[in-house]
Amino acid sequence: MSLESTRRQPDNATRCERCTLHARCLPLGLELDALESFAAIIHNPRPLKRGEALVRQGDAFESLFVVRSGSLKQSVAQEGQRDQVTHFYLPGEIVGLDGIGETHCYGSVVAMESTFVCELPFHRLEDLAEQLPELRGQIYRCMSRELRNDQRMMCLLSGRTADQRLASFMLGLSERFRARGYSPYRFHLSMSRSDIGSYLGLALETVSRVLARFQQQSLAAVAGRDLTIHDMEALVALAEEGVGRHSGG
Amino acid sequence: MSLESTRRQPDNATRCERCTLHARCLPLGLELDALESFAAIIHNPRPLKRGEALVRQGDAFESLFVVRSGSLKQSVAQEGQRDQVTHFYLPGEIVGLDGIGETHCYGSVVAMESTFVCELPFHRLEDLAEQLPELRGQIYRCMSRELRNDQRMMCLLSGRTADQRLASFMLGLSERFRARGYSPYRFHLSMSRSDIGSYLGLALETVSRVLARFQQQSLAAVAGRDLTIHDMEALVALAEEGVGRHSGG
DNA sequence: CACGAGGCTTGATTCGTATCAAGGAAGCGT
DNA sequence: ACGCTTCCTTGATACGAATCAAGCCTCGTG
Repeated sequence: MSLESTRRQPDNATRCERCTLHARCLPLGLELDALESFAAIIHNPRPLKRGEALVRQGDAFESLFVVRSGSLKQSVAQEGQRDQVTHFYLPGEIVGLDGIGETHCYGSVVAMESTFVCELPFHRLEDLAEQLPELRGQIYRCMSRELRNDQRMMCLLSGRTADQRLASFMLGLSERFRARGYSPYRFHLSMSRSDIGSYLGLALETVSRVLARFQQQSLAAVAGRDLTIHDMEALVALAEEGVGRHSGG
Repeated sequence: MSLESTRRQPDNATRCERCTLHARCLPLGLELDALESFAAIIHNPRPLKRGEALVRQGDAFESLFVVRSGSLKQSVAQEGQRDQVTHFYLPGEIVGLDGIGETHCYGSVVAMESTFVCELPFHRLEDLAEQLPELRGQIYRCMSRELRNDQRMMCLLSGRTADQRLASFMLGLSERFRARGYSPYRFHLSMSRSDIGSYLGLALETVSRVLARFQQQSLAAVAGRDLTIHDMEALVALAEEGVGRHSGG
């Protein structure tokens, strides 16, 4: 019941109509007054430092979060196994959809750089959704989009080579940056090789090797965590190409 | 506009309160009158023969389906690659959640044996959900549960051995059968080795070999598609066990 | 009952990627 | 600037699972 956890300020920070992510965020398509009701339930944007946890595995589930700036990773710790990275979140993306209807959070979510998030207490969101059909639709859409993404990921993890996984990964990021108004050809990877490997089901050494190979083949250039895509078409071809009998080639 | 596609009969077949799946189905927790409104939107249960398609990839998305009896598989066909099985559906489970908010279906869904499904036209379900907060909650819960399942699957596909994947797969089925009142120790696999392999990211030969190994080790017995689990604990241990450096030993 | 087709098993071989190992680069706190 | 730590790269080797191949079983059909 601290002031910290309950305050809500309808200042610039929480005025959605001013937010540059407006077009890609949850309240997409809401009328102006609906948008204001929506903004009113947002807890004050919260800053996170690199490495800081937004939610820890097992925490009580109470809120969804929208990334405002920066980036995060979700990872799950399983019995006797190393953490596995399951999602990377970029600005405008929603953290916590997999916790709805559960009392506790499934995985941990950690900031990979300095990050701001908007907090949406779920019970308030539900109340609001009762009055706003548009908002309900948006929530459904976000969840089913994530279901489809996860399915794509499952296809990627089963039966694609390391090269293809990396190519798909890079193209996926490229597309997400493009959609946010950034260059799809040059961007910064806020995650480590180890995170990428965990996410793609590869050893970090393999990630490193494949990136080096892409560089040799002039598909892309990597300098530390700065990535430049040189041959988008070749990457697409690589990502879609079949392998072996399994692919029906 | 045929009679076939529009008829709805409030007969026994669509009276949810009589359905044995009542306790595990979408309308869980609805009051009796709400349950009747729910039953009223169900299209007449539709029979499917083995191998028959319920939805084809690219079909217009219009409905969710609940499996009433039998079983189905979902698979997605990707450019120049063999179909990949992404889900198996047992009675009480919901087909089509990943199509919500999309105009077209993401994958194909095919019956693996004689199967009945209840059809829920999504726009009618949405209308009804507007009046029934409980139903809204159930839809959210189902979707987020599937999100968590998909994440578990992603963890399985990246970094577990063939033996562990099969063990997890068998345990998962076992649990689902148990929850439906069937024996968790003896059940029939309605899917082929090839389907299992596709689902788990393994070659069908590998599936066959691992099952044979389990039999040698007296973990389980397989006779064609009839499976008997002999040592549940050992399977659980196997499924949870870490492998190599990646697993954090 | 014979036939054919698809599903399943088993063996030999190949190949991709994990693992082990060691050194180098970059970031951080002091 | 220093050393510490974490991250990254690169090489050698091992191993798990895919692939290729052949034969068998099972079931539905004529």
